[in-house]
Amino acid sequence: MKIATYNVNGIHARLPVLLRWLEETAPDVACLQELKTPQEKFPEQALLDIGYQAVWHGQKSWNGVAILAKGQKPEEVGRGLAGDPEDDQSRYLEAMVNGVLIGCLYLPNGNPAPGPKFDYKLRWFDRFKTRAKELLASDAPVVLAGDYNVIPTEQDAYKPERWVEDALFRPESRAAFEDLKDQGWTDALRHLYPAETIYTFWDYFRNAYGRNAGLRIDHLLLSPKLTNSLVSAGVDREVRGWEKSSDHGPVWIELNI
DNA sequence: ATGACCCGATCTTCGGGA
Repeated sequence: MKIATYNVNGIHARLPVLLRWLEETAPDVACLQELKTPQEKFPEQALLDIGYQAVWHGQKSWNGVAILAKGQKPEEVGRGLAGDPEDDQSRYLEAMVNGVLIGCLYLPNGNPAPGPKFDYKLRWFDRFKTRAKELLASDAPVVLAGDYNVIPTEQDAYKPERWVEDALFRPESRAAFEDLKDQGWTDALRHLYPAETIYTFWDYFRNAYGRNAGLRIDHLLLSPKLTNSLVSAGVDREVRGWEKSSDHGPVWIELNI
């Protein structure tokens, strides 16, 4: 079972690239972030035409997450996180596919930091950790996939010294990610490739992709019972070089279940 | 040190992204 995550940075602008990537790599499940489209304008039919059914949580202009499955309808479990009734941003969606619970997340960026946006990021992270702990207590195998907007370690940035004041790399953000993993989650890519340079994002400026000036901020976390099922993982980094690409590349894992 | 590039808004310019 192949599960991927891809921050598309606008699903309408990205549709040709998204469809090509799905057809060429054929993931069984694809978690998408930054749809940037209202609920009613999600391009459901274009995905159906190539064999993908979807559940999604849209929002005008910003955010938005979706879970796609090949040849079947993802069974939605829930949307949004508990703990803040005033939070109306579309950043979290859960669905079951083939007995695996998939959590698709778009964690807040948090810049500028410090400030209210950084506070929101850390509060959101706390609410997410609460949900993650609940999921660990359930029976289902779980994959938490998405754009975490966290650079976990110095190994995960092209020039980490440039990011020390940034919300993606500040100690609070890294500590939150560590706390989450300490619940029992496995960072799939890092687990298979402990010493490799792995990036999932290259910004649009300064020819970052051409220079491989990237960050690793998109992650797939596995619940304990899935760790032994992990057989391979990677980043489809060539997609970042396609015409009209997102600034993120797709990240995927293959589970033997 | 700065600004560089994209997105979706409905504005020919802006906020947000990371």
